[in-house]
Amino acid sequence: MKIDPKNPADLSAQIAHAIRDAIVSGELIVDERLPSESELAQQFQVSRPTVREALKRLAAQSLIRTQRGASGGAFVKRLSYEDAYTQQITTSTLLLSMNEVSFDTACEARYALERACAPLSAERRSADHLATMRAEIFRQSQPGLTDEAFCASDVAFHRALVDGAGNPVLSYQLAGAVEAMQPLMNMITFTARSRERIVTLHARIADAIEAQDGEDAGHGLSALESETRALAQNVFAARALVAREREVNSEGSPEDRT
Amino acid sequence: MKIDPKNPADLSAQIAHAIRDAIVSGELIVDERLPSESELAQQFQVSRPTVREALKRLAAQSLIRTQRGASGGAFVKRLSYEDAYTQQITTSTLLLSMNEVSFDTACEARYALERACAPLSAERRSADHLATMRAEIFRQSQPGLTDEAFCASDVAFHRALVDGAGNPVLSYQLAGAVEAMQPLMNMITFTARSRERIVTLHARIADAIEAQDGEDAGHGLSALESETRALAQNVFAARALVAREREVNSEGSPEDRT
DNA sequence: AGACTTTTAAATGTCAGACAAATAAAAAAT
DNA sequence: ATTTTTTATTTGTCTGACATTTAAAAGTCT
Repeated sequence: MKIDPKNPADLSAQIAHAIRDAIVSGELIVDERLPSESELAQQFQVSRPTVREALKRLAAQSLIRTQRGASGGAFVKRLSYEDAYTQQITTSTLLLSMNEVSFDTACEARYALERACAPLSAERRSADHLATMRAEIFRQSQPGLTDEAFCASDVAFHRALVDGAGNPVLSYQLAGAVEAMQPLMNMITFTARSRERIVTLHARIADAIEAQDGEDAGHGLSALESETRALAQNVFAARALVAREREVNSEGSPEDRT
Repeated sequence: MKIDPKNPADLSAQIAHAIRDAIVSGELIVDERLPSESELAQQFQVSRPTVREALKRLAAQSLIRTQRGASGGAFVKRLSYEDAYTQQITTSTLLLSMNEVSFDTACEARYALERACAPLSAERRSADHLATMRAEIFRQSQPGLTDEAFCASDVAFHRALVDGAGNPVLSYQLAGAVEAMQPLMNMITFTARSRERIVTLHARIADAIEAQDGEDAGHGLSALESETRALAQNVFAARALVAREREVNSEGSPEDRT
């Protein structure tokens, strides 16, 4: 892990890369202590601030944790499921918000993945997961709920469904897909009528999970996907219409800027 | 984005968090230039190295890119699919390697997700995807292939299957699940007989995809999952036996140490 | 005037040395 | 033997400086 060509640009990136490789290759194991910053600086023949920048890069990826004081230092960190969740969610959220991913594409991916969980969840769900799903359905049927709260409850419902599969790797993978959709979902205004339909489908899915009927749960998810996509299409179509009208109106009175 | 309590520890982390929030909330948009390091230092009332460490954290997450020279600086980066892939893969790989995730759990998650892609892939796969799958099957049937090369080809086959769904979000999500399994798969020694069975199943899956029969492709994947898990079980059982024998043998001659 | 070259300024990348703060181990005192 | 004090180590931060890159401004020549 002593690779360091004499290209004097991106030194900190190179050092971070070298250490990262040592970690992923197993050369450095969990909870092992890295050399101190001064030692690393000597080893790589760079200054301490440069080493520090490299370490910060690794800390940002939850690859190491640092501890102050005597016998402190940088330690290889065990990547917890929680850290992995949050990383996955931010990456997915940014990917969707920055790359003009269509609502349909994201929606399709999300429901395809969820359908993959349905049979497992139907088989293994605990009473706790079922209770959570029922509670969220109840919350969603309350009148006076804001659109945001409705979406948050929707996410909670689907997370319970996914967690019911009892496979942490699956939960981790799905966390990104489900949560990253929330900003997109928040753009939708839910009418009372559409909420009712969604709640009905949620109840159907919960029933299927309770009855351990994975196939029916899958069908419920498919129906929910269609419902969601149709709903989004209407909302976006209406919004595009409004935008076009505004454009036409502003044609004769160009007074607005940025 | 000017939150900065007077807790003088983790300043760089706090600043990184503040800027990150500004990005994910849309306050800073893609390709927008951040203030220069000196300006940020003034704004947050810290020194430039502290700001730099914060920026390195963000760069490690592919949230910003930096450019030297006049009119250079830090810019909000559009998170590309490629960057997202690599992040996803490293996170998944570390999660699996550091958390004693059982082979079965990882395998189950992977095939559940792949089955989710099968119907979409059957519907939309291009000739290119089919050709890749066939080519990898051919490579896998070549004698004299190392176990590592066999695994790599296996990954390529499954990636083609996933990419066939034509949904980049799905491909991104699956990349981690498929590639992160590779180190685990590399622990397996494939006998000629087991390779033959795997190739046969691959061919069956490719046939189903070509015939646009998503259901049959799903069944093929399920069969492949069973095959893989049985194979792994045998390998691990044999390995455990060897380890136990070695332990017994070393009981009378304790001469080995790390 | 227009095209090319040179200069300049702004920004990041790196370095050096220093001090503050936290923390655990060693030393000292009770 | 236990508690307290000291000490050494290590990270976190600051100040100031120089090197390097790069685009724009200034200057020069045709």
